[in-house]
Amino acid sequence: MREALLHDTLSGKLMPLRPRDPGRVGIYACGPTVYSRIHIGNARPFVVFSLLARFLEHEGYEVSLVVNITDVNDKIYDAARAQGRASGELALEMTELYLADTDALGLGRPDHEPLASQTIGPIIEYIQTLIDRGHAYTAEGDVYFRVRSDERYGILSHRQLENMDQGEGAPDPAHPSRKEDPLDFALWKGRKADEDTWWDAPWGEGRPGWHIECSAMAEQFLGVGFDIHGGGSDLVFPHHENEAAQTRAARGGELARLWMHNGMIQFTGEKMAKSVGNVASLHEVLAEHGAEAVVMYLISGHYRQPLAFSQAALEQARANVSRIREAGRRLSPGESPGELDGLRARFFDALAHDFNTPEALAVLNEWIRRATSSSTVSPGDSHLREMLGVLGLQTLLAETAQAPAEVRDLAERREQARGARDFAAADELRAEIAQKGWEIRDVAGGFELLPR
RNA sequence: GGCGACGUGGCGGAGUGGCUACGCAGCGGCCUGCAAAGCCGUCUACACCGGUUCGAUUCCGGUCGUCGCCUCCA
Repeated sequence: MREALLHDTLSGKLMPLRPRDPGRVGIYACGPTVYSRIHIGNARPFVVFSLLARFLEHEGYEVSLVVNITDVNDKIYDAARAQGRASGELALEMTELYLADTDALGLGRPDHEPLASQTIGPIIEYIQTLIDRGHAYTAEGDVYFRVRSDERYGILSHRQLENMDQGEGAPDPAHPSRKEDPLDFALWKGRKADEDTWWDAPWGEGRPGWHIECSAMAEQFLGVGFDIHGGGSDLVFPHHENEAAQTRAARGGELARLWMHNGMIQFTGEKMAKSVGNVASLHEVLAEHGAEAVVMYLISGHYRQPLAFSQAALEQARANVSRIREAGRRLSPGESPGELDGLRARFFDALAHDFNTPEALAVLNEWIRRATSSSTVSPGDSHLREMLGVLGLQTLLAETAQAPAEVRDLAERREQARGARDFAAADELRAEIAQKGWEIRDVAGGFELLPR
């Protein structure tokens, strides 16, 4: 079991992963708000934290990964209203599509995927505790968190209250704020006339604010002071800062021991996202390039760095994936040669060093080169299978499908033509085979048929 | 204005105080009827200006540029 070194946003340093309970790691990663189908950017944290969990499991930890689904939110009300639908119905549909879209990545599911709408009871208790302790107050049906009551507020995002642009825009005399302080944020929002999803609470009908749900859901599954809290870097402030503040105020302890944040996917070039609805949706990218290429694309850069989205980047990922698939065809099932043990170790060392997937991939490439050069025998594939498994790319080693009889028949006829040195006929048959979606390759003593 | 991150070869993208990252593309070669796939070789960079150092792409300072957050966006 390697000791993983992970970058922690709170301290700004690489920190050794020292689990609260030795041998067990709890991870909570913020999932999407389901008001539309998710885009490729939403897929990054899903992939990063799913694979991090796989890696830690590989190292022998017992991992519990929790990824929430925010299904109560202003954007959901807005989107539903625009479509003339009930917000609950839209949220349900988008939740199902989110599950389907991420299923298609082929990485399995997190251990728990709580819904905000199914956590209302614990959220209300949480808010009540904050009120009782003097950290929150009611105001005309809303409940706000008293930011200045948390003396550590700002430590995660490295901000000082004095320096904060209060973010409220110009005060509107017609709608005076109900907050005591512009810094305060909503724990509960009183029901508005055009909102069709709400719950009863001691302070009136309404629904939870954004941040409180995560504190409540994380605590339900992982308790206070769990190991890793993750999400996109755009969530550091205010979302995670607020979660941390709530938990300190209500529980007297830190929510998480270590905070990890992934960089943003940048939409540049021709796919420039002018408005929010115009970005590359995950299901479209998956349909065009396949799950392996999408996963490869997402791990081709370090998780903390920004990653540019482009057609060229996805195509390169496809090329990388097909190189690995080709290499797999030249291996045999079984133990890999012992002289490659060092490379196998370096692969996992790279992942243990702040989950450096690009470096791990470099080592994997070196493994392939060493395994498939020189030697005339076909080396065992156990190392590659193990490495790809942790990256969620084990399907690259799957058996290639058997070509249908009619294609095999064409291939046999081509063999005969070649034997008779009738190359014009052979080339025609190759074109015919290609038309049927298969590629024929001449190999020692025969041919090989591969799906194109 | 505040906080934070980043500028690496044609492209993508790691990393390090001195030793080939890696992949894609290109080029040369091997193999092949021709291909495809593969293998071998090759192109070898660290924005700019100072400083520290025997030595800096790597540390420090500055300049220029890019990006994220500071409005419930992963």
